[in-house]
Amino acid sequence: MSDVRVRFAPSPTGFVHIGSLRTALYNYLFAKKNNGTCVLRIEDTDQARFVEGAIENLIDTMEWPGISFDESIDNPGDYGPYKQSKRLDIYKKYVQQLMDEDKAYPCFATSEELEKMREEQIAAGQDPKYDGRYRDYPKDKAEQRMKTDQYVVRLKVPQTGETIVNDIVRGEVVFQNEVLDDQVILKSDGFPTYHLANVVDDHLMKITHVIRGEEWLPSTPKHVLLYQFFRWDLPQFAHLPLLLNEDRSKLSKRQGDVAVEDYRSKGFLPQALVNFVALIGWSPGDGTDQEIFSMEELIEAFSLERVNKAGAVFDISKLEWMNGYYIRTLDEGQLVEFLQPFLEDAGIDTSDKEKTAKICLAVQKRIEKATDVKTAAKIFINDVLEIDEKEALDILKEETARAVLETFLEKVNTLGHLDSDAFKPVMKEIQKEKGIKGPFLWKPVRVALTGAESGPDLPLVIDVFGKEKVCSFVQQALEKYV
RNA sequence: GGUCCCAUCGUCUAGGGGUCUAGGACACCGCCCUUUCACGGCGGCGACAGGGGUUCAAAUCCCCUUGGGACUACCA
Repeated sequence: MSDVRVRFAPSPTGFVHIGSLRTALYNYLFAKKNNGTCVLRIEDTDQARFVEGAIENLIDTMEWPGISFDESIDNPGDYGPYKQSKRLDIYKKYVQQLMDEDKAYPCFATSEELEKMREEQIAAGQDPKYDGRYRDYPKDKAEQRMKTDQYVVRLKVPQTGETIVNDIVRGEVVFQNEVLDDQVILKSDGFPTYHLANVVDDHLMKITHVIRGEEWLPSTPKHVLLYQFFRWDLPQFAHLPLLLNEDRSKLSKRQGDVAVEDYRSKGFLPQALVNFVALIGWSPGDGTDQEIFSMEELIEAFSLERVNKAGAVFDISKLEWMNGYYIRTLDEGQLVEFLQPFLEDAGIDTSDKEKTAKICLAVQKRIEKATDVKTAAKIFINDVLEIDEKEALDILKEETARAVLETFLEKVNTLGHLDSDAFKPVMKEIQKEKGIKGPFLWKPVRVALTGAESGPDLPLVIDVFGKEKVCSFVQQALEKYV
């Protein structure tokens, strides 16, 4: 084991954002690549946002694509607890230290008071900012009020000088201290804010690399200040580019699915999602054009230096292509296992294992996600032939269509059993006898059986249908549409 | 508004001074394979935001402009 330690530190607010998945993945890949340790820490310092069952869901959702943690609530290491709400005493101790050293101070302003202050600043054309009203409040007075009044603790940010953030992805980023707020580090309910908790925990948990979303970059100087106040070594920072909506705003719920759970329930394969998400904001370089990566290959190829700076649009159509690609690589057993629940959801009886497998094979090359079976497999549950598409109807209107279908019906009726092996010779015979071939021969049969001009490979369809249904449908086509 | 980040085909990206008439993938279009439908194969369309520098030479380095984004809570 090298001493690389990284952490994925989500707040359990209900569902796992696809951007969180990528952050977790990059942390995981970086840890594995460097023989390091990947820690899962739950950032639940906001009581107002507590969601029942969120932590369990989070762990389950991360396991699904194969992201595992070396240390977590379930699997504690030497640096627990791994849940911030269980570390309150730790934070208090460090807040006290900061106050003792005059690097933090209590602030008795109420939320209403601050809100009013902000409004006045805006009205006066100023930039809203905490005005430091309790920054130099007399210590003895403050200590008295702390016994009775509600207060928060604020960081005493230096009013001059600059704070430099060194970032693996972005290089050196300089912030003037004067623009930094006196950040609240301890809330009036006794819980720390993210800023304090993540610094204390990262230090105590010996985190060497902080890999997180770019939205944290603006608050990083406050974190750096905290490290300096505590006289702790800084971790390395790597701020990842954001995942974007189509309109290039931060990927949000409003514009489509953002939860990993959504993609799971829509029938995306975990390996496809991992592969796709890895390639948003990172590429292997080295002149390779490789786009398909297993988790092992990603680990091998990954490096933070090759993470992109610019935000990236989450392009679902490419994800769908990639998922379709992975579906096509599944063997029969894997395919059936994957598709079966979705077939059931679509109202298809899967009790006949053999038939279910045939349906799966028939649709395999035609779907990009498992929920596509709903339309792709529709033809297998219809008992009555219905044709809506004009293109399909036109095919049955071809001069030769009637002859094809009538002959087909005659020949099939003489057969004891119809399957794909018996089907092909029948078509061959019709071709020879009637001199009709190609699309003119096959398409009328396709339309008669499936009601559409495109669908699964016909022999595969016939394997699923069997003689009786085939004859019934051709009969119906002749009666209703030819 | 302020602070910070970013900028190559519609999208994801390769490119880190000359090998770029800018490569790949998705999407789209066409052709081929296929006695059907797909899959697949081949090809086409399509970008260095603009302007200044630096340099013999810039997509690549610097500056400005423009554009986009994030942050600006007792949320993370």
